[in-house]
Amino acid sequence: MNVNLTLKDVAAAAGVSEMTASRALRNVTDVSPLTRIKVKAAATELGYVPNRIAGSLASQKVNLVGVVIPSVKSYVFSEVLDGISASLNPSQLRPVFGLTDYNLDTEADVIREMLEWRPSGLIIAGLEHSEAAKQILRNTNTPVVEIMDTDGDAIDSCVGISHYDAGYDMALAILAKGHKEIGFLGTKMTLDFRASKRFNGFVDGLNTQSIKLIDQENYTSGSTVKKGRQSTEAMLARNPQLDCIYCSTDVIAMGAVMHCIVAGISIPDSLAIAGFNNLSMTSGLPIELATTDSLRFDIGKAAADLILKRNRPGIITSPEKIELKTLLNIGTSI
Amino acid sequence: MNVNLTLKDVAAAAGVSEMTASRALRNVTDVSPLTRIKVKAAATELGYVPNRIAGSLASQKVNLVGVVIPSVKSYVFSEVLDGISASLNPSQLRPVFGLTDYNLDTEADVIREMLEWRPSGLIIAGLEHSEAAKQILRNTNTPVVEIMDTDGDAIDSCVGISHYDAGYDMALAILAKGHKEIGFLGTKMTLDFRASKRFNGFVDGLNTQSIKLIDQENYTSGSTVKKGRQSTEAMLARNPQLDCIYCSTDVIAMGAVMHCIVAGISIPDSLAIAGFNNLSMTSGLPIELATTDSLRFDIGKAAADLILKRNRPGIITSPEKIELKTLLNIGTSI
DNA sequence: GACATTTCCGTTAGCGCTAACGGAAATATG
DNA sequence: CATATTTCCGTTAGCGCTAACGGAAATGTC
Repeated sequence: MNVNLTLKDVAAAAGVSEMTASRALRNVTDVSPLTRIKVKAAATELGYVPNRIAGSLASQKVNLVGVVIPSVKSYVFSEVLDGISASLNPSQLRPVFGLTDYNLDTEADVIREMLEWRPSGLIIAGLEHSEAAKQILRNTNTPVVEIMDTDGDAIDSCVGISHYDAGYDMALAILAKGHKEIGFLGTKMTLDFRASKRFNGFVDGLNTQSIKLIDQENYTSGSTVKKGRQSTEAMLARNPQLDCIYCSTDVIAMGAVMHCIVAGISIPDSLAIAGFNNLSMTSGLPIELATTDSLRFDIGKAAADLILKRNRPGIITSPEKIELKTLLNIGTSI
Repeated sequence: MNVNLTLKDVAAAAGVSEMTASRALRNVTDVSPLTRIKVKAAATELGYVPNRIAGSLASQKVNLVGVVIPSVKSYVFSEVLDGISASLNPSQLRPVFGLTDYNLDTEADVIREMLEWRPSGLIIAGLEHSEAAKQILRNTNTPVVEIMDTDGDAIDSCVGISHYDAGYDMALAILAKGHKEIGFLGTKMTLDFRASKRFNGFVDGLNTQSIKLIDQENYTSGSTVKKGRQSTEAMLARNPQLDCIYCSTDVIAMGAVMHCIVAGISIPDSLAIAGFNNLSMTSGLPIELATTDSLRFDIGKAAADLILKRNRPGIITSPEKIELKTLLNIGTSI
């Protein structure tokens, strides 16, 4: 019941050497079944908690995978984390999260701090980083997987979807439904590179039929339902002729739908609405929202799988770029 | 640009001893300004990344705070994490998250693994743990703060709200509005101890006016808007006379509101709806949802502050129990 | 029974860093 | 100028654990 127990104490209690105790507790070979039982009994009896700091230093192995994401509030990354957990759970590796708050300088700090722990891998959201961060990432021999996005150059490996294509394809789907007076609702692009790529794809998609955006609003703060509702109201006030709004995320689209419900605007007859991500929170809406599934779980899982592959002893793998194909769900809202 | 750089390389490049290099990089005293600059220049020139594993072992200090929560998908814990980050960011300590998936055995494993890293503190959601987990927690000398909930006995320190009171107070507020035919919608209690306490408080609150619950539904899976909508529909079909539904979380309440919108049921005249948590996602609804603010940010911040206080050198603090007072917002939905 | 092989355990050394101490040089003090 | 004080840096010794090696005892082989 003492607190600062070391392996030495366990070894002494079991009447073996430290090394044997170490082997017994780690389920490593070269220990007789009987001895192993004795050592484990002594360990639980004493309440021994191994010191991984020491163990990692000695073995030069750290069973952690750093995961660097912008935020846990966006309803987007939780499923990425789920995918990562699903892949890593059966292994020895454990994810450790770091938050950047959509700030590239913070991101560089987080990456630096994570690498100081010499993790077995690093998973980072996005392809855009500060020069300082890129420098660090290029110099490390930790496997790095950039996720979410494939529109750009990866430092090492990469798993994601093409956000440009997602925007482009949604534009075509909206055009196919005959909408022509189209608005866009999204964040300030400097903050969210992927939203910006979707926007560019969307504009290019509309351009295939020479359609131009009627209106566009870029709010600065985070995406909330309320913001979506307010912005929709404002945009419709400015441009009553609008017959479709493409929202950069389902959270905003949800707000747009809310406004329509309150204002008695019928969807999609009077106004079509489309979002992005395929968030579960929209599943309760009266209409089925047109959206693009961003395959967050799959991305997380594939990224973690890559880290696992890289860590298999004796196997040397080269950088991979995995682009998952997005699924566009037309729903009933456009 | 080499990869496996150690302090020795930096020291050699700067022409000083390892110890001086260590002091220079850590911004510790006993280094002349000139030497410090030389060492730092050498470090950046080489691209040196300190090895925290070794540093932590030598200094017997680990600048991590373990945070053990059930899930990041519930929309509840993201703000707790925000509060923790807000408190820890200015300090040297960094949060590390572990997920239990509402499973006490998983929780015990996560706690054990976290303690193996000898963190500066541990923040754990909830007061209910497996015997194994409690055993480990009682034997550690790492400061432990249990959060969210104050209805019960803490192992060490504790920051939270009374979920029993939250349920009780909401019952009184609902009764005050004249509702009498009341239903409850929530998770299987065995999974969510806090929801269970709210339920008990609610029932006791209703009992002050001898009102009994008409109906009650406990779904097994996680809380989603869709589930709330479906369950509300089902419950109203069973009991058309219902004039109020208390939902164990705003996510479910949101689904209840959705059903009312679709079915043309006016809130609160035909049906009153109340939730819990005060999630931002409800802010876009046509009505203002009656809910109890669960003070998630404040709880996270206060918990991290306690860890910081415990880690101030030379200061010995004793366990504290901090019960924050919940804020009930009547809104316009009851 | 002589040898090879396997099983099991201990000894040595070191992972990369920092606490603690000590000491030389520089500066202050009377 | 002698002494006390401060500034700055190096040396020594570990933190708690595990890789690598070696060797004794047990088992197998013909």
